[in-house]
Amino acid sequence: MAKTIEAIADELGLSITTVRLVLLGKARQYRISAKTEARVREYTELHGYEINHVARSLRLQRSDALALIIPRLSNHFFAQLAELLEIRCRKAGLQLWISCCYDNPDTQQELIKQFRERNVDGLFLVPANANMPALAAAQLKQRLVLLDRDFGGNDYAVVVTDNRQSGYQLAQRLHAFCVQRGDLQPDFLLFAGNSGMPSISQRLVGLNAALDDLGLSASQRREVQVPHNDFHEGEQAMAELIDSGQPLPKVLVCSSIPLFEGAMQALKQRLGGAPENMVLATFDDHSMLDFLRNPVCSVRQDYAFMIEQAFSEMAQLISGEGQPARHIASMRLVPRNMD
DNA sequence: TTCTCCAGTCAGTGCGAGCA
DNA sequence: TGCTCGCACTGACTGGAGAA
Repeated sequence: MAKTIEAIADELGLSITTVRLVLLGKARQYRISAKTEARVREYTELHGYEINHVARSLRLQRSDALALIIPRLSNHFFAQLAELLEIRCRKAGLQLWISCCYDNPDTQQELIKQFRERNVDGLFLVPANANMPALAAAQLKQRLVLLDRDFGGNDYAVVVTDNRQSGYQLAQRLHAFCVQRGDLQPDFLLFAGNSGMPSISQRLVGLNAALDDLGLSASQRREVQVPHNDFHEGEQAMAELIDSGQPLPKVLVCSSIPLFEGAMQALKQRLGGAPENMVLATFDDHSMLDFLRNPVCSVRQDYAFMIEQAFSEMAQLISGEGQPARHIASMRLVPRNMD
């Protein structure tokens, strides 16, 4: 078992302070003799030393740990976000604890409480509903950065994507492609999961605004809403559509990658795959889309921007400098087989 | 017997003080 | 000046003492 500072000091006949200064690399700064420094180093190399983070955070009133609560890791977007944010935190010498709430407000509330009890310095949160930001801010002393979902208000630091604009651009791009290949009256089917979330509702607003501007009639647009953005709901929604005998659309747009994957699974099981001429589209991006033969257009979020802004906001909140700000990342369309 | 209060413990940190 | 030490403090928890 590694020694404590007290044990090292005891056995070397030095004070706790002297040992601590050497271990913190401040021997020169506090004029500890080279001989004493060498003794401490030799001793810890032989017997080991592990800092007690509980005691340290108790005294410093900070834990050098941050927390991130996302809906689920099986969603590629959130998994990617978590990974990059963890790397960014580690680069700054901070530890990031990651938890999933599965969009359950009760679970999210419990996780917020647990992270507060573990004395995290701040929380990155994808809120499960409109009440969560206020609740989390109260528990985490306002050290809160909201990600992906903006329920309004100017009290919190927020980093989101311009979902409305990207929805608009996506619909226009898809329509232009259909017209280009000679399909002048394409019909659209929108699969939307959890449209109560601002990110999803804004995507739908953007998509529908573009379809309005393009003059699509009611018969050219359908919308299927499911409670969540997950694989099974996408699979079930597409299976029901096929089983009901309704015609498949020329253009299928899904509000997230998991929903898209589920829809593709149902098409594969029932029809052997998506019809070759069906134009596919989804929000968020995944490299596996490269392997589809259909025309596919995804919407890639600017991860680098989101991570940097979120981290910078958190650093400001912790240091007590500046006011929380809202940052809006742009999105980029990624067309495949659409030349 | 039950309850409340208070001192001590844990392992660190920051800062002022003391000694040669 | 160079080097080292000691104290106060952090929050949750424990155990002993004394009161009801």
